[in-house]
Amino acid sequence: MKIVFFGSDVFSIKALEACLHSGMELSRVVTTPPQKKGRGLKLEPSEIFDYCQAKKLPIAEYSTLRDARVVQELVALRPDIFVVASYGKLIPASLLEIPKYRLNVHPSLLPKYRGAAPIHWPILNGDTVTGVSIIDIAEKLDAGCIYYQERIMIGPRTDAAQLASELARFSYGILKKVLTQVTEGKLRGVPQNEAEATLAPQLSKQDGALSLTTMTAEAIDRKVRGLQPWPGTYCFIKGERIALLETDLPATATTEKPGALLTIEKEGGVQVATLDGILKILRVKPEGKKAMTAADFARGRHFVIGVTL
RNA sequence: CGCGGGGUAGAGCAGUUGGCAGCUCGCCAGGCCCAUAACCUGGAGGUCGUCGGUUCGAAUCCGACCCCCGCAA
Repeated sequence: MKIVFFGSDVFSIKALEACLHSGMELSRVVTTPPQKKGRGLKLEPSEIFDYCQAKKLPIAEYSTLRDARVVQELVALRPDIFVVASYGKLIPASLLEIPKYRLNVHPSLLPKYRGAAPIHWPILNGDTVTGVSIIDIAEKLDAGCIYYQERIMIGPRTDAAQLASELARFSYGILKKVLTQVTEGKLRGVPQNEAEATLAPQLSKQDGALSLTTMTAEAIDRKVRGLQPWPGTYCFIKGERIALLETDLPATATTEKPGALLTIEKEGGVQVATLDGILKILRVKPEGKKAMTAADFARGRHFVIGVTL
């Protein structure tokens, strides 16, 4: 069996490893070209590209898949299976007919959270369970039949970055199971229940806006955890744009008015009153500065207990 | 040449008519106290990113360079 793999970020790597360890032949890894990013907008290759270079795997960077030459190349490889994991672009319907199997690794319990940000939204919504689904690729985004699915718990303090790596690790074993089923000819899919489908739309910088005075502590905490490491969160404290990196929810209550600074702890945390309770802020990053503990930030700004932030 | 912020004690920050290098926290020692993360007293700890220039004198003004970070995805 021959696999063509599509992927472009760190999440893809575990799935790629599952393919490598499946005993099948990896005909090609398809990724996206280097993107301009970082300071000075330097070109940086995708994580998958670096990985393949190191492992000397056959890799191709296609800026588009809607190109006759690209299609010809892929057809010429005569792949049996497409494996797609966090590729970043839609695969045109014309390509979907090439292989016998099209496996998409999707980090959510489909039909929940179809779309671009399936890892973040469960945290933002306060879900306690998510999972990994292996589905067929249909023309409609993330709507193909489900071959296999497994659940994973979301810890109350888990942020999206941690969850992403947990799901990546988790997907390794799941994809391997499915590839084994393919080998044994036992792969069977069940259609998704369209009535239960929900969307996990792409996030933007604006989604990271926070307010200590008009949001509940839990809502703030969910955003802080759900938007790591990108797009991140921000609020304005005394006119300064501050990113909240890590927060916690103490079990204590307060009658202070929202925004009031309650305590600066020796361990580095800072407790603040919100709309409905106390939020403990652990780490922050002022604009243009590096990350620091909330207590360091408060001391550096000479905040005293009781001020409204 | 995409835009921007920054480098001063272990940490976070002040510090302009250039003129003895400061604040909060931490650290060390002692004190107070039934006790303490609280409070009091004392103390250690700095090539002010690097190199050069201007000057009687530079953290401060000028030039070059190094490093860190944000935006932008």
